[in-house]
Amino acid sequence: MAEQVTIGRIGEYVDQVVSIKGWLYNRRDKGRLQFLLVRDGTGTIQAVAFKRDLEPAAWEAAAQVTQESSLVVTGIVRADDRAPGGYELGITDLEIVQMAGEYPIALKSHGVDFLMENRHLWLRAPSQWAVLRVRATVIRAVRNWLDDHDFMLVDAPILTPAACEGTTTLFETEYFGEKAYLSQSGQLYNEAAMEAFGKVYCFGPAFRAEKSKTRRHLIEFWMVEPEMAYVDLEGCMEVEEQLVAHIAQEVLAHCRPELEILERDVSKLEAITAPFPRISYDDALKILAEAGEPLDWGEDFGAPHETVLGNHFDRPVFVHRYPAQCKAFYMAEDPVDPKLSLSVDLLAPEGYGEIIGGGQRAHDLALLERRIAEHKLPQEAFAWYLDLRRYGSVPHSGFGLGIERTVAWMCGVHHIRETIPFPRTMGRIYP
RNA sequence: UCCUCGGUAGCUCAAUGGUAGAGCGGUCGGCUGUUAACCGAUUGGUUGUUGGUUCGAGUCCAGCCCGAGGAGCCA
Repeated sequence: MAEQVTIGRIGEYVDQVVSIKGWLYNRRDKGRLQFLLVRDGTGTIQAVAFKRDLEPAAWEAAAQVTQESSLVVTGIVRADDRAPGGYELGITDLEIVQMAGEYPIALKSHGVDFLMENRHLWLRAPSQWAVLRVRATVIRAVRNWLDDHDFMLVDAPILTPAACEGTTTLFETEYFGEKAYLSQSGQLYNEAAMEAFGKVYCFGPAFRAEKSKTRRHLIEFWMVEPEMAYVDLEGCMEVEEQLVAHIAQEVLAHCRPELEILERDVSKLEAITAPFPRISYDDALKILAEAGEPLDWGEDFGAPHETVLGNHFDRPVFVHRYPAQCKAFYMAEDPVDPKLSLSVDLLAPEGYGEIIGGGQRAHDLALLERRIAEHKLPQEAFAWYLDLRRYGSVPHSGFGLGIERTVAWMCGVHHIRETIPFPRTMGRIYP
């Protein structure tokens, strides 16, 4: 075996004999000439076998190997315009590691149900490879940006004693004889961490047992939630736009091959630069009325409204100061108009809707107690949370950014179930 | 939970109430530059399920199961 290399770096090995350990993506049989498309996780390369150039055993392996068999292929790297990707491997030897049986996923279109039933194999498809590589890049960009801007990672618990927000349906489990719930947000714990460490974030899964059946909902999804002491609504928006712009730049910088596979219009990503437009809820109602999607004051946006607002601008748009009645109990009150909350959502263009929800939190003890009562939440469950307002309460803000929605937007994929390796959707927990 | 649509070969889909088919995949054969290669042959079925109407049901009716699209909720 020659030096083992990865396809992602194959351009560094032109005219050298190398080995690639991978899997057979596809084979085109031309008789005494075989084209093998080999992938190794970092990319795909065409390997070419001529019968007269090979030992009989190696030729036989090249002629027999089945789709998705694992193999080690050795040959000379050539630059060739006829090859997809510009490089090909002139095979000198081929060893089959495991001969795959008839592979379920043919190289043609399939239905969603079938692909989801075979998600463990579908991950190998070029489109899914590309989306999940973008996901990894998005997550890396988020963590690097926050780490580089003095945010401290403080993870929140998954098992919780009560609802964080009291709105969505929770997954119930049992905790040594007591009821417990899977976390729907790290938000409240973040606020405790914020008073200990200043600027913090948690990054983890969230669970919502809503029977949602739309392209922008998952039962289990990942969320990054920064929380910042002594930061007001305006400061919160500044952090959000810097973070989102950085994500787009990192995807553009590191995921060109992936975006090409996904046929993503990169000009849409290049447009994602700060500052983002800021409109109030009241401004948004005017835009909606003009666009023929009128909404009564006090109503929250539905999917069509978010789409109209997102498409009204060429970059993400902040909508701030929603009526207090359509936001969570912990949002701060607008001192100018107490009917409004100091909340802000970030809506993405192209119909991807709400990417971020957040805003300034209520830091006044009396207001928070009143809100908990208004929302008919159990006061005792929030005793520790109210303590945060008794001992050194400060104005503070935070937000939650949905990883899957962001990845779907970056990739231009229609449904967020493709942006997580093993999606949990309503009625599906296999594989 | 509500509305709409669907379930036929491993997959994607056809089939006036009257003999269940095609393409892809698989298998065999052919081809020295293929790009989801192509050409020929071949393999492949309890039509989601239960009951009903009918001389006869993949097709019509009812219930149930499963899935998809959307709504509400939100990241």
